[in-house]
Amino acid sequence: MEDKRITKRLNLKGVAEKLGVSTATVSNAFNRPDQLSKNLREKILSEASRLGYHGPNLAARSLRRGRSDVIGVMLSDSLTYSFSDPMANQMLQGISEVLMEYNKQLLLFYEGKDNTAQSSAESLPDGFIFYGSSNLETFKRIVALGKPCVTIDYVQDKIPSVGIDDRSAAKKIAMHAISQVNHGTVAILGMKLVVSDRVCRLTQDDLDEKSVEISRQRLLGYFDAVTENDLTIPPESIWSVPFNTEKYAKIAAKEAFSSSLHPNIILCMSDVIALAAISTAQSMGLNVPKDVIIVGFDDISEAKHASPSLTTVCQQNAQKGKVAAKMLLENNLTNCILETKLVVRQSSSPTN
Amino acid sequence: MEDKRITKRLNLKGVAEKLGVSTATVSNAFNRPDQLSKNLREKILSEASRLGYHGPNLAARSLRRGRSDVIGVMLSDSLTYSFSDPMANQMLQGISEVLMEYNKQLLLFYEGKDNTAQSSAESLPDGFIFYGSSNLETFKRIVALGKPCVTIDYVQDKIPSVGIDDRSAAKKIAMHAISQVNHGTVAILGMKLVVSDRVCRLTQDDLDEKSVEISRQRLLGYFDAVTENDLTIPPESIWSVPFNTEKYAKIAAKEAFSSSLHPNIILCMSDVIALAAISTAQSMGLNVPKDVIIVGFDDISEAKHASPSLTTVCQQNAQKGKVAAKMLLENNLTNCILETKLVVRQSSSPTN
DNA sequence: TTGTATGCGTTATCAT
DNA sequence: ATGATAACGCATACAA
Repeated sequence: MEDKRITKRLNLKGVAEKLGVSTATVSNAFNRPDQLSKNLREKILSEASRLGYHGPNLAARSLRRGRSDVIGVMLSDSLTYSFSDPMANQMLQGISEVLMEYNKQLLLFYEGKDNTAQSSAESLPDGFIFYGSSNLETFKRIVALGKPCVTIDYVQDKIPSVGIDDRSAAKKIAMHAISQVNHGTVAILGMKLVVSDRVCRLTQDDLDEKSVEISRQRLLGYFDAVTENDLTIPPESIWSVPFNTEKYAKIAAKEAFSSSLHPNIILCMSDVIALAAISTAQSMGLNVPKDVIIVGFDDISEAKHASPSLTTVCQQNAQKGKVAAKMLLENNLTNCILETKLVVRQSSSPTN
Repeated sequence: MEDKRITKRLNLKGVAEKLGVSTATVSNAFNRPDQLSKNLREKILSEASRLGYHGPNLAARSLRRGRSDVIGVMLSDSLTYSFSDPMANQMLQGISEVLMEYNKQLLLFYEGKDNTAQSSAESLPDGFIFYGSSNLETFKRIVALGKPCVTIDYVQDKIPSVGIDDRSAAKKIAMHAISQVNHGTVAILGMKLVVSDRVCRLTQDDLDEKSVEISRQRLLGYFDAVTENDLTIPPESIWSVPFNTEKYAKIAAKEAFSSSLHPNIILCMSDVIALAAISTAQSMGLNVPKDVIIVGFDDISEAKHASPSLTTVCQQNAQKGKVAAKMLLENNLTNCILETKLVVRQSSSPTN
């Protein structure tokens, strides 16, 4: 019978008691301004705030309303990796811009060892945005919740998605690169082309694999350009970088430059990879772009500042997040393909 | 009397009914493995999952338990800005690494026009991490909730904080810069030194202002070094950049280089500012470091790749987030000052 | 080991 | 305009 909690946290009921009104009235003050006089409402709000009550408890409120005003974003890798990835950051910028506008909160989810641990939290958000290729099990589990979902850079049947035309963008930049030299010997530094945690070259079997992953689309785009120029790329000229980081990219780049292929065109599936390739080339005594042309994909901010500056494909990454969030919040669930732009800079201009 | 929801979402009770056990047993299967046989538990978990029930509803569970396993992170600016800031990202990397380990979820808060809109959500997290100088009202409101709080790069009485010794780090790099030239004429490109949304120079009054903001500490550190070298910096040689972005930094840098001061040492309070200053100097025909030495603060990844590479202060930013999160989750609330390191690169080495 | 009952804080319905 | 009350889904004390 003792009072366990000396100071029990103030709740809506407590506020109602202290102000001598009913709980319904306080609730209405917060949620339905039209249900009470303006005077009373303002008095309640200011008094409540003075008492230290700043709004209904989220857990209770969303339990009751079946809505939390929280949006979940599922990042396709660990949070730690995602925050280090410029692309993910730009995308999150776009999402958050819209969420701020709509007064929604952002709950971040991630792929982890134990993906059941967070499944409890999956019940909270009113909707989800998936960024990148998610774990299929997790993806299905969340979609099965029946809440609105949008994917970014990840295509799944019946789920609205936001992305770019990776194949044609890849073709575009490859065409440009090939046009810059007389005799092109092409190598590709791709991203996550095969399932492995290590840098590795592809084999013929890998090429035959069908997949809708964006990396595959980019690969097809490169092939389109190569074929159109009567060139070929054997699988040994294609590297798969497991993570979009400088470290892994350098390993791949070093292998490419040390190989007997002597490529003079390196098509990279990300700017991070391309920048690492430039730096690797330079440290091996190669001149970019005179000895080797290197192009990227994404147009991250470093691309412009690098030396030589990087030729790449500009994709409106923040816009992706913005569009996805808007689709979710305005319940306008449809597919959206954003435009890309070829940005020619020094790394592909040997004649200057 | 009609059935409004054709398919009511499955809940714990529903699972219990379908499996022919009590709700308590299902609950125990998820929360207290020791309360039932291993066999039964596994059967319940797998059956539940098969039925599409993947864990207790977060709202209901945290309402009941008074705990959500969600950690709130308050970013000192808009989310959009924070995600564009390399420092904030590194810090978030550190936080998320620990949260993943402890199976916690991350709910992001931000300073916005209407900071009451998210106050409802503030009731959910079990604890908060504040990054950077928060709005004092919001800060106090959250602290008043009585939940564990930790600040990063923000010092407030009685709240445990994680940071660096900004003053001595600033002094260290300033001493180095000054030692590199014969006759130093110093200009400072500071960050948020005064309350303004525009780039502006300081006045004597601004200098007299006391403040614990980290920018002020860095300023004091610069002064320490200047004084020790029998130099002076008039307030007109100090610029305040309102946001840590290239755009604003370039405006300030241009003013600094165009002024009659002709500074040959530029002390920048961030790498973003310093890199913008380098690029501005170069576009104005100045050679860095021969004509002017430029140093930064932070050691973001671009610092190493810039040309010339940037001399700066390396602060373990991810570590800050890691430490703060650990303090929160291990309930080990204390203060922590992390080490910094001077990183000398080309931008301050005119003799090479 | 399992089942029953209560309340967590809120909101919406309904009556006043 | 306001007040009483049931229900949201769950976890725990307690009884069996």
